[in-house]
Amino acid sequence: MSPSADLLLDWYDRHARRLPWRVGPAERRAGIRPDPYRVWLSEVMLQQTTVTAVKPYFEAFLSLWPTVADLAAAPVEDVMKAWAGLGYYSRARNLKACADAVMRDHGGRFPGSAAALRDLPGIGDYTAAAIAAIAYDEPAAVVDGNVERVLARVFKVETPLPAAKKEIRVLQARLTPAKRAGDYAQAMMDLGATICTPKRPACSLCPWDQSCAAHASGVEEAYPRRGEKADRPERGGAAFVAIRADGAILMQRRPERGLLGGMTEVPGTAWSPGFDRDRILADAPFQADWRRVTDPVIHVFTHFRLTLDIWLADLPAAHPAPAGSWWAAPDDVPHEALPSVMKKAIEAARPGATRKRK
DNA sequence: TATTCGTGGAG
DNA sequence: TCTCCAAGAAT
Repeated sequence: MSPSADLLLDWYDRHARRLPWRVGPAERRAGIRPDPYRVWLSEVMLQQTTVTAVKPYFEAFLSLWPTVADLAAAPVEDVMKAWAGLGYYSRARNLKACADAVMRDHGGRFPGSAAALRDLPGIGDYTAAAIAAIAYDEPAAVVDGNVERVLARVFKVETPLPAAKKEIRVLQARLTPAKRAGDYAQAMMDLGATICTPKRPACSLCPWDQSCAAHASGVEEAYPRRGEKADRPERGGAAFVAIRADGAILMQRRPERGLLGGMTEVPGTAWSPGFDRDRILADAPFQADWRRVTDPVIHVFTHFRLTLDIWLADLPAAHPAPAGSWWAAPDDVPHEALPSVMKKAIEAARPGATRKRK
């Protein structure tokens, strides 16, 4: 028996997750349409990011910038600050660029088709299809990690990812219903997130259990096939936390492109594979009584593991900031665009410095 | 097609 | 402690 969209939609009507950015199946039947701005904002935040992590950021962004016009009017620095901690920071820059483009090229309204959405910054194949399906009920083939996993299992796709993507897109296009395309897309994601999970899928609760080839053979977890993952190399570096007598901390901005692009950091060395822990004081931003914090900060990025030595110096209140850097006052530190690794570095030198207090 | 992009939680 | 990985996009 082949999987049917109707069976999945019936399941979704009963088990849809309630999410802050979602218009549920009952509301949709009542004619309520989601705001494309909210759909877009949530979809970009959800790229490679868990629902749990996204929720507070989604609420904060909506509170700061209720409409795409509000977001377009904001300085990109404010957007980076609000995004700090969520990761993949080019998303924040593209988010702002996309809002600008919507205002400038589309009269303040998001384009009404997946094809047109696809041309906007930060919107790829998946996000374009997801917005078109969810916001406009366009029967676009939505293929994300959930869909890949579900369909690879249902059809026992032997091609390993990511090569199997094309094949899976064809399957998804064939399955996507002409009506309720938005509910269908969200149903697939709920199925993948709550039933057809990577480990120990709850097949007994699955609406497609009778049509799943992997389940029939009891080999669900063997799909989707994947190529072998690259190992994570080690890199080392040093960060210099300069603290002025009034508690201010010296900061600078990272280059726009590349890792943590455009985010705030404390001065430091490059992060390199052959880092020499004991010959780095020449890289300090200025001469001072630098002393090394006992334990380095360990931080794991997607493609390498970083061991970061933390060096600390106390400076007189009058100490000038080197060109391109600034002193962040204690009350401002928690509001800087600090990525998590930098929060860890500062916390290692001065516990509590990055926590918001009143 | 293969890399480069974060982060934190689960098992 | 370690591995995996979560609604991918850009280059």
